[in-house]
Amino acid sequence: MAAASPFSQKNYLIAAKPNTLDFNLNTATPSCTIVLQNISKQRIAWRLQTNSPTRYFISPSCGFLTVNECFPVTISLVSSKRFHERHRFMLTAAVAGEMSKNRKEFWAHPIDFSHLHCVRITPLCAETCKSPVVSPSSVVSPTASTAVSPSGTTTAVSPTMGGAPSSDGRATSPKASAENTKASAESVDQSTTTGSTSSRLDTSGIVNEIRVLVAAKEEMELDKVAATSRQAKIQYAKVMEMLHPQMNTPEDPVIHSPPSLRAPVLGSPTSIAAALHNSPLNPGYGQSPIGCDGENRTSCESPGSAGDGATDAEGRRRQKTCRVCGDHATGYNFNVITCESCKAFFRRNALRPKEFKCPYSEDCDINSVSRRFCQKCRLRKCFSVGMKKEWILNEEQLRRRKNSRLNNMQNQQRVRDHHRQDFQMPDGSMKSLSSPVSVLTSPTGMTLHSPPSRHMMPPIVSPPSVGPSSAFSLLSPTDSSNSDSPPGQNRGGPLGALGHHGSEGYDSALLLQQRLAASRLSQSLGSPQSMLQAAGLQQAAAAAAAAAANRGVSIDPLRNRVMMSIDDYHNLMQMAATSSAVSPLSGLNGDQGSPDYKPNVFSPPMNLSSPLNGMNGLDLGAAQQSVKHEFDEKLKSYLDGAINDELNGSPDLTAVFGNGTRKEEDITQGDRLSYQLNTAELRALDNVREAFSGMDEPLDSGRQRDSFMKTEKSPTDIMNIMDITMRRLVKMAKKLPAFNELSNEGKFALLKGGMVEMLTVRGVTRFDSASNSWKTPVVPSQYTVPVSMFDQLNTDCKDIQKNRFMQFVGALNEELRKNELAISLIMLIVLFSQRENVNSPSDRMLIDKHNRDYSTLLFRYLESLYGEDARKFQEVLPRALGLLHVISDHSITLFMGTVKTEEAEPLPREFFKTD
DNA sequence: AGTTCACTAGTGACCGCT
DNA sequence: AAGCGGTCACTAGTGAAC
Ligand SMILES: [Zn+2]
Ligand SMILES: [Zn+2]
Repeated sequence: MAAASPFSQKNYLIAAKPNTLDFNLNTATPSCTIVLQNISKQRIAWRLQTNSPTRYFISPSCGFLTVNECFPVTISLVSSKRFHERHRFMLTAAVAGEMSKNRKEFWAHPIDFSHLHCVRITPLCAETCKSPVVSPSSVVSPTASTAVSPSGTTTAVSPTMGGAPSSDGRATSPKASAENTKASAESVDQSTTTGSTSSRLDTSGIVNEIRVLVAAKEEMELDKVAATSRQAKIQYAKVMEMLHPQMNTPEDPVIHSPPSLRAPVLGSPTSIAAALHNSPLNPGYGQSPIGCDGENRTSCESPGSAGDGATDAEGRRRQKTCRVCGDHATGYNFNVITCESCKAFFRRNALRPKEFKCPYSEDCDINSVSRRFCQKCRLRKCFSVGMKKEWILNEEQLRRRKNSRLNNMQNQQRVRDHHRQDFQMPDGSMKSLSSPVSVLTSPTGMTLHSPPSRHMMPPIVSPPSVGPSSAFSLLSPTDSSNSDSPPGQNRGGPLGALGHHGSEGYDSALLLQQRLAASRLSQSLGSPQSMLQAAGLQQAAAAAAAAAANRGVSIDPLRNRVMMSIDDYHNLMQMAATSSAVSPLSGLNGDQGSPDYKPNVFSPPMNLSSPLNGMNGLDLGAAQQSVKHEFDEKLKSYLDGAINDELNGSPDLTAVFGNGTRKEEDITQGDRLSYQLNTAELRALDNVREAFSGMDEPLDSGRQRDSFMKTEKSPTDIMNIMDITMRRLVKMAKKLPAFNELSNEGKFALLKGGMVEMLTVRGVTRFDSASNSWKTPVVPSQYTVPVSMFDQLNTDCKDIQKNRFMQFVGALNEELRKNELAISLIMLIVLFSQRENVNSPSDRMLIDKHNRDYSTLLFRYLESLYGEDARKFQEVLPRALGLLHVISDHSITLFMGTVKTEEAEPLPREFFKTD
């Protein structure tokens, strides 16, 4: 009891023994008794409250105690099933004058906060918490929570319904206090009490923790809190929770609030914030969580368990604490060692567009308890310790993952089904056909063991689905045909029906589309599947088609490629048999594209699914030639891929749109039967997204922003507004590895030639047809540019240009217009278009190549979104791009004579003549 | 004014998948 | 094994109806 202690002894008022409620959950209505003692030198009033007033009877719930007086209080759980580890009890005491007689009244009136004393009492589960050893962050072991948590209902039990036989007729909720005022009649048990504060500090078994709370008025009226004031409920819960970390072990020392906590305005958020921020919530002993701020690592270890000799991984993992909140960590999540909750929190919130607001003072301390109180500071902490939002899977990756899982499930189910059928068939020969492996059996007699090249070996010897041996095990009696029903079954509670499974339907539809496409393809190309169908083995064919559709679901890009190559090979063989054969080696070394290649025309090179119907812009007479061309292309890229794999061991997917090697191969050799994007495609899309990431950044200042903010925008303002986008487009281009492959002259020519077209495309995405105006995220939404701005422009061409623009808007499907990524890809297709001033042959070659790459990527991306319908979008593109050319070609004079040259940014003046 | 109900949002433990 | 997202039980907040 050092004199230096900032805490006055007068604050210690009451003690409870024991400090835990050890409910025996084996009984129907568990009950506990604790003894309260006045350990102050004055008469005190006390009350005992819980955060779950509907589940406990507390008898009595409040009263007075004279100096040193002890008094037993019975706490009954209405039902053992109602126990929850998060139930909390708080014993509050305050100095009461000798005249205070009515305990209800006492707590109803304002109280001298500086004399308020709170003791937290923790419920334990008798079954699981015999030992005082507790987990770092919870007083109740996880098993206890599962053992006692009620299933399927959140309905609170009314005290009047509970019946509580053990409550001896006086049981009440804290609010409805009984009229028993005999507290002062109890005798004092000297043997269990200690009179001094210092001994209290030592006698950890008596007082779990003590804190002087500077609380809101609502907090003072905790009786009402439990049942009435919502706001106070929050405060109450927070106060309760704040105390939580101190309860880690029964040996917790007495902890009090620093004096600074007493000053703030009562009830203001800052008082809570101060408590959160400065309170000694982390006692710094045992395994109690402590933030590891200041350390330049992404993980930290608890001091207590560092040297316990546990050498296994489990032991090591146990040592981890969350870098964000100090709770027990499970491992690395998004680049940082965090707990599960921070992981989930980050995943849910890191990408949210809107910022949280800190209800306190923007400097909340984040620990395992306070982390819930302020999302903003928690998220900031997440970022500050190095969590990476980029590591959260994006849309495509998620879709892919989901599809993959569904496919796998369906695949396995199919395998089970077919094997079940095989068993019923007397004809054993069916077995091999019904196995997914049979897909790989070439109709040309090629067997599994004689693939066209070594390149094919791995996937063939390890097919994606289970082989016969493992498939048999699926027929065990425990195997249920319902075993792959969706995991989101109905739940017992009313909340259970409120699911969020809305997207699953889409996935199923996609799956169906994939299968349809696969079977269509098989028919049109005479694949093994179609032959099977022709043979009347529909089921086997269906399985084969499905398996084909499922290929590429693996995240493994190597397998992706290889699996498709097999089919390609089959298809190629088929094509070769019907059209005049081309030497398989003819395309080996040529990467320049076939002679038929037409730059700047959007035509996905791998238009496989319907080769005769899908040739946009080509007349039927060209179809035959086209098939041949396709054959060349496919064979070439297949062989290139195979050779590359042989040389490199595994595909270097980081090169996709990255260092300029192996782009098209990676993309086009992906899963052409499946609409799912492969890794290379996903990566390429990420690169695109990344390149465009700066386009929408808000504008802080500058002439451009001023122009945007004007209500009446002159042509000069319009030009200045365009300057923003132009500059950002240049930046965007410079982020593209593909762009950087070009010579400086090439770069310049592309930007010069494509700028207006890109601007126009961009303009379309920002164009709101309803209001006939442009809106942009770079400035607040109320600042728009009306389409009528055309009216101020050069009368010679403004109308025709306006019409062209509107035509262009109409030419693009609305769905497409709203798809940021698709628009970005279109802009890249536009950027990588041949321009007059590109003279270098290597530049021209690269431009063609990237144009094809991005065209393919766009198509694949649309396919992944819309399946077969992607064609619909694709079909509108040539016309749209044509319009774009025209718009660009006639735009040079659009601003002529309407702009004050000296006020206009120089960059737009490169593209629009002003005088 | 207080209570109940339906609904929504957020949290965190746990799980399966890759 | 690690690390990801999905799931679900649960808590808490809101607003309408009574
Ligand atoms: Zn955490
Ligand atoms: Zn905060």
